[in-house]
Amino acid sequence: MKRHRPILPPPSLTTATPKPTTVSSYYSSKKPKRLDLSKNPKKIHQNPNWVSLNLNKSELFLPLTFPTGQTFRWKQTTPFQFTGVVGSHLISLKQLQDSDQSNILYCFHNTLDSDQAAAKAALLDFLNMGICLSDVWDEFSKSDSRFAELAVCLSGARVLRQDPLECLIQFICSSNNNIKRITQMVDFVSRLGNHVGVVEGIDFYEFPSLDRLSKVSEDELRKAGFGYRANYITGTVKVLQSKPGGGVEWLASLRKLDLRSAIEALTTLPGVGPKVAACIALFSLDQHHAVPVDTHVWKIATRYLIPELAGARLTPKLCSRVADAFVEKYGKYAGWAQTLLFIAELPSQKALIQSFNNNTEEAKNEDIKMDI
DNA sequence: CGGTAACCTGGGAT
DNA sequence: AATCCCAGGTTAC
Repeated sequence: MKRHRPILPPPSLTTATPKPTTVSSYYSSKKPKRLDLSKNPKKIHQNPNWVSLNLNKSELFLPLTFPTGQTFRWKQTTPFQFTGVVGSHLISLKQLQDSDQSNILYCFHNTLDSDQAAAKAALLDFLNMGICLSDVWDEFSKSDSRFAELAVCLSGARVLRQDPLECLIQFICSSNNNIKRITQMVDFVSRLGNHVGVVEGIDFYEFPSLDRLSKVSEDELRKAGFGYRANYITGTVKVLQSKPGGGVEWLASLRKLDLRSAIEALTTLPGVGPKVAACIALFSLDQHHAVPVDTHVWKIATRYLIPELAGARLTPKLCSRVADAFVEKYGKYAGWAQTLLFIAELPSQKALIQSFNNNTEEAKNEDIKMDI
């Protein structure tokens, strides 16, 4: 009965190292190991060229954007700094706490001078800066006083615009799973991609191409601890590869569809049900009113939106009913509202909201004792 | 067609 | 210690 279960060993690189097939790999020269950090690690670590993004924290607050479950690829590299990879660019973002304006800085770790402009454009696209978060939230706050309250202490919780393939694979891993293990699984997949650098001792990788993913067997994934999701990954990769024009192009084409069609298309992939499809649609396909309904959102909905369903079990049908209720209340950016409300449900944030409320209460009424 | 049990895994509660 | 339950669900029956 005992099955040895190694804890996510490094991916076997016994298969031939992927040759640079894509045009985009600008360093597509001979050696696969492009950054020899053992030689001069300080060059990468010590002189980061930090540049301001000219945003304040109501547009983007890193701690409420990166570690809250929309991506599992970005790492907290110092208390107010997060690091990740956009395309082939290794990027750190840093939030200064004191200044109000211009308090977000970025730096590129591995980007050539000639690519700085393109990298910045890619970063802004990834951060979804085409949408003004404070405008969107002002609208929500007008129609929902509860949202308005939460928005005050949780400002800057932004929805990212991720690469669709990357998002898809991550959220297949997320199904019926916990954050810690999802992160380990995503790390395993990431290690299949090209290594792009080290920040604060953490290795970073480009997300592997579809072609690279197709070389991983279900068995390897199971041994790495994916459980039944191993089959979902290999199955989905296979289906994507069979698409005319290629899976990446097919995924990109979903950005142009309406939400219903996009969800319908996504759920043809193995391991992608309504919840995961909504996540992919919202976090990578410009479907701003996609509403992922999980147990947290279900609780929110039965408390504030459709109390008559309190106590019922969350079935797929009720799932879409909840999503509809969100769209009815919050409109075309309902998914962005869901994101904040979801974050507010996280145990880690509840404590903060609590203390925030206590503090403001105490400021008003010094003598009120809080007894639980 | 809608409801239910099974599914990998690990951590925490009972 | 053994078992149950849950974690941002999906699938097969």
